[in-house]
Amino acid sequence: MMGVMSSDLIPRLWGKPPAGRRGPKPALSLAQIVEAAYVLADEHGLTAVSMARVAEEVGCSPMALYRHVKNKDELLILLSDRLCAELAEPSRDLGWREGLAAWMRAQVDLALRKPWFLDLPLAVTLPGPNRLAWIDLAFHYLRDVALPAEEKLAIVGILSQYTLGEARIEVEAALSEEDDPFASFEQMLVTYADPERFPSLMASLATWSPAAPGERSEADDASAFGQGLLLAGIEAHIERHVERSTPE
Amino acid sequence: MMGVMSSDLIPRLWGKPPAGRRGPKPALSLAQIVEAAYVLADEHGLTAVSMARVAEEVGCSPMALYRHVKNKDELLILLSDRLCAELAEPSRDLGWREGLAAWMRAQVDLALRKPWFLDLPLAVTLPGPNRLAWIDLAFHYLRDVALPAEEKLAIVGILSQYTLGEARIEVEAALSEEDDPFASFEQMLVTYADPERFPSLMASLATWSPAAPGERSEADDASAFGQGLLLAGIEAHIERHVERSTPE
DNA sequence: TCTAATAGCGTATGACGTTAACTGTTTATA
DNA sequence: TATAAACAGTTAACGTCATACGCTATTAGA
Repeated sequence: MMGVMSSDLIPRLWGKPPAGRRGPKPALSLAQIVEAAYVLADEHGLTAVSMARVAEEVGCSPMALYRHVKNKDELLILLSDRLCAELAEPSRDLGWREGLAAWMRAQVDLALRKPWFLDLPLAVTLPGPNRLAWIDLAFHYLRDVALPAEEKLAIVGILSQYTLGEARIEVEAALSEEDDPFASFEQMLVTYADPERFPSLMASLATWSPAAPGERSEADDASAFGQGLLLAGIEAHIERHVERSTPE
Repeated sequence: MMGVMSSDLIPRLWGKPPAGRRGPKPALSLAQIVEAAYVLADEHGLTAVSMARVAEEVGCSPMALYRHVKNKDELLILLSDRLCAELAEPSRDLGWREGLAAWMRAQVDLALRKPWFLDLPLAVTLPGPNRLAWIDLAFHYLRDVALPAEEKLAIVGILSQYTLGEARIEVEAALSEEDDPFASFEQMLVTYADPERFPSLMASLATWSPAAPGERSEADDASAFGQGLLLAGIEAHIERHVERSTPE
């Protein structure tokens, strides 16, 4: 459900020591628990991540987990950040455009490697250390771009969000093994959709000539297409901004 | 979990008659069931949508639902499409740019009105009739734009995806009642983050001067900012395409 | 040493999605 | 008209889930 956050989530995300004095020494560590969850998700999907299973994996009773984590939701948030550690960092010697393209690509690749990534409840706000390091990398690529921090952050957010959608599409395509998602979309349309109900769509599709096999149009690789759109928009914005701040 | 689709999903989405002959006449209809689920989600959130609750709402035993729906997942897909009927359609007399902007805005507004929208498992592929009508509207706005159908579809997909992320941010902001999400982000950073671990981010933030109260920078309304980026990118692409197809 | 805080465990509860076997109803066909 | 197939909905049960509550054992400060 909609994520309600505990006030202790942030310290936990950042691995702050609980600073407790009295009482027995903890046999479990939060890192252990998150790691067990990670292994379970990795091997059997996110559905396998239940409190009981994690507890079994880590060798304790289910309820012991609640000493280290408020909720299952919280565990999943920690798991999300843990997963960000698996992102394959591209070379840092790239211009902002190539850098960000690689940065986006790496996220899609992670989703392809670990499809359960997309099943996670996506916490937009409150990045943990690993996700923040990833954001930092984006800022690294943007280091020579003259934009205020807020705009950079907004850009990173947009790219991230776009990437998530792109990843969804690619993972779904990889799972369904369809050759051409566009063709199957059109197939569904002509079979079920009443042309009078979707006139604009039908009109546009009427002018569509099926590509010869092997021939790929520009939009076929939706990834490159979407990236191009976004990066072009960003570039235009940068230029506009430079013009504005140096008016002669 | 990752959506596996029944082969009967599509007919059900499109309300095809089951064409069964023998047997008693159904007392339940699929539309009834989906409507009950819709009401439940609307009044008590998506967690309230359980097979048992829906059954109770509709006045039958839980298992009866499985005559009309393969899974709960399938019910949620139908529910998603049902929700798309609630989108507030903007005026059709708009150019592609203003039209698409309003089109995106309407989606964010829906998410704000019905926050459980974002809790739905988002089926990227296989739009139902209501969602398809919404896509048709986007194509309507793009009617005078000279792009192939596939590229238009890719654009619509990108905008849709971006909108989803934007909606997430706005809903989260509305729920948390924070004045400035950027400020709280920065707050979290200075409190917990080690500057040496996130050098680029910190460097960029160092140059950031807090806006005076009341003063709004361009990126503060991330919605307008992101939309601007995307639409600028699309415009650039259109111009490039026109140049390419009419080379003199 | 006493005491209070803590770590982990055992038990229990209610809700969940879904399987399987059934009861009754309608209609096509023999 | 009789019969059997196809269908709608029910009942009961299973396994799993997250988690509330109370308990015991352990430790550090007083």
